[in-house]
Amino acid sequence: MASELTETGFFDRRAENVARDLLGVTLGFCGVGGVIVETEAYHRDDPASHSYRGQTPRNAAMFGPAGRAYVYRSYGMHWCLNMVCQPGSAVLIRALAPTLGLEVMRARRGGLADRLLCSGPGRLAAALGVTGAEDGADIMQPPFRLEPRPREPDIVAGARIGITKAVDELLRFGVRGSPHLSKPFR
DNA sequence: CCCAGGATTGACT
DNA sequence: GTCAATCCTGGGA
Repeated sequence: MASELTETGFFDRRAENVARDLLGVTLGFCGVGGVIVETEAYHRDDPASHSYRGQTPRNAAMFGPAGRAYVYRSYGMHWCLNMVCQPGSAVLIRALAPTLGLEVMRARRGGLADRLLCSGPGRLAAALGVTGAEDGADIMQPPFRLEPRPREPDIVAGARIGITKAVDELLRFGVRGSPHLSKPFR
């Protein structure tokens, strides 16, 4: 790994590499969170990326410093959390294996099964309590917390989900065999 | 200014 | 499997 999780250098790299290196890392936010098991990379010159057509008010965080959060509203009702990498690129956090503050997250999600608690970008943000208020926030500082992974997990790559452009790129990454993936890899 | 469509989810057939 | 919910962005006129 290029540098420590608490240094900008970790994030100021190609999103694809950061997406792989985030698997197995524990993400905490206000006492809740879990182990990152699924990510997707979005690049500056990527037709599927929000940054593809340049900077706008919504995607401004993607063009700011690396190591910040880019949070956007999806389908008018869900929040999705990204970590900003090199300018105009970011990693979408798609799933966690919940480990921190389980009771709080369960209560927030009204009895949703633990396996589904953080399995999907919208579910994960809802369980953690991440909203647009966190857009642009420094994820290397509280209330965010990042804990290094104990070892490199067995990584699977696949096509990204829910997009209509650049569908062939294998920019979705997951921890092989995790029961918390938002969808299986094939 | 207008309006089609989206990096999703959950309910329902 | 299908489909509506919901809102706001941004491209095009």
